[in-house]
Amino acid sequence: MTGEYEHTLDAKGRLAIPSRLRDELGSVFYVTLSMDKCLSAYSAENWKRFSEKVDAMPFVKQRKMRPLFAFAARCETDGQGRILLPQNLREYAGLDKAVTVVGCNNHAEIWDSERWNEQHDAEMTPENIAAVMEELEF
Amino acid sequence: MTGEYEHTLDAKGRLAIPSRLRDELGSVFYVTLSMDKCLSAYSAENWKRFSEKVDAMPFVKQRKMRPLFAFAARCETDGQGRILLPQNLREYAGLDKAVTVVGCNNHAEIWDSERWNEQHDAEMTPENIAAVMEELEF
DNA sequence: TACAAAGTGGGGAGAAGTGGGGGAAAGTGT
DNA sequence: ACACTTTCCCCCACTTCTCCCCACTTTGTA
Repeated sequence: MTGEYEHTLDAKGRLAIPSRLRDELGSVFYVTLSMDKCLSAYSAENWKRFSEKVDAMPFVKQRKMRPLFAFAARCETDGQGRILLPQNLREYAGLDKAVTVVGCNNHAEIWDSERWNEQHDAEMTPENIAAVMEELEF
Repeated sequence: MTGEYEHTLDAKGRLAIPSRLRDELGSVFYVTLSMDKCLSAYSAENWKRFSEKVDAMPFVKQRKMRPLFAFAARCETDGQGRILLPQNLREYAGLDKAVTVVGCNNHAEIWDSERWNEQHDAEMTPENIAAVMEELEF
């Protein structure tokens, strides 16, 4: 999944999923909280992979993962390709109206646009890009 | 991929892919940002290799790769062999009208022509070529 | 010179994004 | 158990943008 898409959250808390990401996310997917005060959306397949990974962890470690599951929402797109984001997730990520959806390879992130722009400016410095390329050895 | 091709970005943000590079890039490929304020285009095959590599990384490391994916666009050529470059990518690379596409072995780079000419002048010095050959041990 | 391929430009159909109404379902309190 | 409120989901309408198609110019080639 790739790209950066600015969308709006309507008065009912609905968010349109960018059409470019719909195929990869599927019609049913999972949204949970992530670091950086944003939300992450995983396709059903990747969510399964993730939960199985957690399942294989020792018990004490599993407990630490609890918030990820407690806050996760199973989202289904409506006829217009939108999902309804639960209020607790909206609050966590500080979403009100302007929202940016970001494709991040194996998942999508959902950001308050203002917060994303700050993050974006911090990450997009030439030095950082160079460091990333270096790390990749690509 | 080799060569240097000067093309124009039309009013709709479309860019014709040089015919010499089309075969190697394929009809669907990926464009993302690179250092030096230019864009890089990778064939679908190379992009897949790349994303699988990132997918296998530990979670925290994956996060660092985010900008590459956030700014990447899946491009499909139209009937005329053109792609539509998203606005955020155009902005990043400062593309307006005159654009130079450069073949770089395993990928192609997309530059604002003016910026490319400066880069070009800097890279084409005999000293620099000598330094490159040195590094190659060829 | 004729012809084919490559590059450039623009119009229009259809998809994507946004907003709102109404009815069903669930939750709440009396 | 019932009425009432709230939430959610399906449907329809409107605007904007993307993509497909056609046409023209230029370049290269036989």
